[in-house]
Amino acid sequence: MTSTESQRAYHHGNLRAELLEQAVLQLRDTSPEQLSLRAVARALGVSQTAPYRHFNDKEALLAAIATRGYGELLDNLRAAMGDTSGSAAGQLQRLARAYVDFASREEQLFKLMFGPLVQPSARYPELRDVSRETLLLVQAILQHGMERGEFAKQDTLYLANAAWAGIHGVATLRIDAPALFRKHIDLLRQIDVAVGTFIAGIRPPSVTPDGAP
Amino acid sequence: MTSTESQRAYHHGNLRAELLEQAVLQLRDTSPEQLSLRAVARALGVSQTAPYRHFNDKEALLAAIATRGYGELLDNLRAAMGDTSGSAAGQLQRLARAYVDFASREEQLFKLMFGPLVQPSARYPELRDVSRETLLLVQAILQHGMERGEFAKQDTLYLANAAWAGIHGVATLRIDAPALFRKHIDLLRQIDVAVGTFIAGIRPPSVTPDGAP
DNA sequence: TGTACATCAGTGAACGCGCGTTCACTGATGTAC
DNA sequence: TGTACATCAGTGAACGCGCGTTCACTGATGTAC
Repeated sequence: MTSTESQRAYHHGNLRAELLEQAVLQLRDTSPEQLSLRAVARALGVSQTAPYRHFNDKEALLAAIATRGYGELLDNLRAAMGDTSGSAAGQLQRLARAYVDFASREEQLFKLMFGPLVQPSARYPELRDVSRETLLLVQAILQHGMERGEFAKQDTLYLANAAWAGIHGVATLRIDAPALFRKHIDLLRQIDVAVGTFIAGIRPPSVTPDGAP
Repeated sequence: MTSTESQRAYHHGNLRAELLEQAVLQLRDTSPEQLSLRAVARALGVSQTAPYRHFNDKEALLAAIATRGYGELLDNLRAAMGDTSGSAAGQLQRLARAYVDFASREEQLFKLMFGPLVQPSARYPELRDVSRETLLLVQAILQHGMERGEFAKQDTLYLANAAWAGIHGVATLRIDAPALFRKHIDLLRQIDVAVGTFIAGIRPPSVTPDGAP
């Protein structure tokens, strides 16, 4: 009994899930700020107060959406990384592509996740946990690369932040400064340049040690 | 006849400038989305329709603010860079610090400048020009470094974008993911690591050429 | 220097809007016996 | 298998809110002669 159509019954049965789905859908052409509870309910053919059976308030709905968004993002990132047998550099490259790709596909959702509307806090522990994992993923790659001798050993946290910032920056600028960043730019190449430069910057001295003190 | 106090006269004389100033002030604790024309007018002790003598609509005011913001940012960046006699690496380092510093001091203004509310477009040519200069500044530094032999010669545009993305990423994450990015992080050190890694990644082979093809 | 008049830069009342949220309600469902 | 009743998940009317913007207006200023 899949419900492709909007329901007719008084008891809808699946409203919570459909509210989330519809909200994500509306985030395609609406910013998180102007996403309206009423509009979501309307689109589902349900009274405007029905959502309040499932969410305390608008913020709670937004938090649920953001949590879901992080889940999706993490799934994408993990799938892109593959298993740990490959090179760390390749993993980072693929993670970056998946990250930017997600941000491009779901601009507004991405903005919600990293925006001020719902801050991952004690109030939404699930959201906090899942958002933290993004950074951990990047850290893991770097750690992995250091253990393999692929990267020089350095402070993982600061390095992971730097890598993440580079990737996040590409994703954000593409959205927020399209006039400057989208014109004449091949996105994939841009990602590769950014990540490639980063990786080149943390290569160990390796076979050709230079004489620096 | 400086006007430290709000005016009393019917003809205010300086309203346009004061509207901008007050708006920027309100952006200290208000997001651009919820910045209200009425509130700005109220704070200036002026009727809520007075702003319409000076701006066509809210968007025009926001565009003017954003333009002003870019002007400030550029001033800061240029001042930080100093003259062109120093090393390009040092210039980039200082530019990054000034950039992140500006974003930290004026979070909401920064968001407005890079947000979707006012896109630098044909509609606001002045805004478009001044926003373009940010990228040009980064490009100039890289170009300078390449000419000095400090950096390996590469595609300046993609490289400048990568550098800019890294810097912009640090600035944005600090604002947007404070729980992950602000805790236990020394911001200055974080900037230095990010920029330092980038610079290390574009160093020319120099005195110790490796045998790569 | 004085006067007539155009223009500029304010005022204040009013409009319509969509929103989040509350409230008392009611129809449908599940459970105990 | 049937009935009584609690609970769950909806409804629809209504609230107050602040907003952007319009309108006809008016007081102040600048200019021509």
